[in-house]
Amino acid sequence: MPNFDLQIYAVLAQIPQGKVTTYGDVAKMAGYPRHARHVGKLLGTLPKDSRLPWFRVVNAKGMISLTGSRFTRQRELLLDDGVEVKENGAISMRRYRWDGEPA
DNA sequence: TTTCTGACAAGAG
DNA sequence: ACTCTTGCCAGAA
Repeated sequence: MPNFDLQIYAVLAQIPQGKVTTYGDVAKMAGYPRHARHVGKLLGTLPKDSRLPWFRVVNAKGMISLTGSRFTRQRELLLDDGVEVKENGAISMRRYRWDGEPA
């Protein structure tokens, strides 16, 4: 298991409930800037029953990057999390962006 | 080894 | 605000 994978998981686990962050930021906070795409690929491999808050990660535009049923799932989870998500998957980063501070 | 592919991002029109 | 292009980098083919 590559070290950066573990770092990414570590960062992921710290995202507070009700907040979101971006692929790029997760990569940066994990100590591997410019690896945003890898973060997404890694999240895609997470087991369905994973306890990690993968759904709190969206793209730099503040949009859910998934499609179809996956999109719906992430949106539901975020709504349950207390995050306002428009029908098109848009989120107000100004309000929900995680600054990196622990919960 | 070269090429292609992403749950991406930043910059230029 | 929006579309397009270029840069990115680890895996898979």
